[in-house]
Amino acid sequence: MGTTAAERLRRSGIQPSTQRLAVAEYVLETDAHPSAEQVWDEVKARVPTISRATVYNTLNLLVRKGLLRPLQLAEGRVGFDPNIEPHHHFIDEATGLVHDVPWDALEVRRVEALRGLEVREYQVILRGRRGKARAG
Amino acid sequence: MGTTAAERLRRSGIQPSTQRLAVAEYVLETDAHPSAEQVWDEVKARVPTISRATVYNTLNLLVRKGLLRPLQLAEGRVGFDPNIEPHHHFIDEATGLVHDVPWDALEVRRVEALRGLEVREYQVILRGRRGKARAG
DNA sequence: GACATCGATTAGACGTTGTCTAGACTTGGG
DNA sequence: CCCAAGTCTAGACAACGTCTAATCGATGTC
Repeated sequence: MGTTAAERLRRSGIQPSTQRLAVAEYVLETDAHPSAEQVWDEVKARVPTISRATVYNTLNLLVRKGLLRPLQLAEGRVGFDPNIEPHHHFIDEATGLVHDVPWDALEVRRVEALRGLEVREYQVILRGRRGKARAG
Repeated sequence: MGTTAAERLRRSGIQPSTQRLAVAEYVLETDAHPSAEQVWDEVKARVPTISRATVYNTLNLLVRKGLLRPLQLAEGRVGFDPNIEPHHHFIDEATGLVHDVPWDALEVRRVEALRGLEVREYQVILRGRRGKARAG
């Protein structure tokens, strides 16, 4: 509901080609923080002839245009996160899956007091296991 | 000052061979958070015939024995951190270098209040630039 | 000291992830 | 229809990391 992927691409100055649309429609909707190879696998189901280069190019383009954030904390490789807003990350050590943690769920104090460091952004990275209780 | 690398290895049940000693003496002393390849380069200066496999094996061994922590946040690849104690990390976006931030310099609140998440450990990752002021 | 055994090391093959390039294909404007 | 600009593909290439077979070395026994 709301904006289609095609519109979002156009609004960011990206030609919505078939291949780019397929990548965007998957990666901008998922909360799986997929790696580039995972994205490739997913998208190949819809556009079987798409090349690896195109997937990588499109992902990097989306990052450059601010529609996607690179995640350098996943277990194996780099992942991508369509959640542009500041938030934290929880890594489930049992599954390796990365979950978003809302910004307001935690409070970090004294960031401004760090001497000699101009902090542009920060986040908390948590590791552990999901319990049986409800979880976001 | 204090314990030699050989002693630390022996105490952890690691045979201090020439190669392992060379790796340990570099990686346990540096604060550069080097990648495995950087370690290889450094160590080759002292033990020119050392193989890549030995460097990787030794680093993984040191991690398994708790003498080293893997860092999955560096710009390019995984790095290694001889600082075993909990602490935070600041990534200088100008240089890509990773700097330690003492645990007590920041305060994170409400970690225990996260529903459905059993947090085993956490850290704050900050990105920005080092200012001209004094810095650790 | 000779020997057997077990662990450590080496060189190189291999797999994965990511980038780059040349050429082919699309698209839109005239 | 033609051209130019942009996009896509296949495959080569590079970096990083693991694995394996063979060699080397240290240790303990006789």
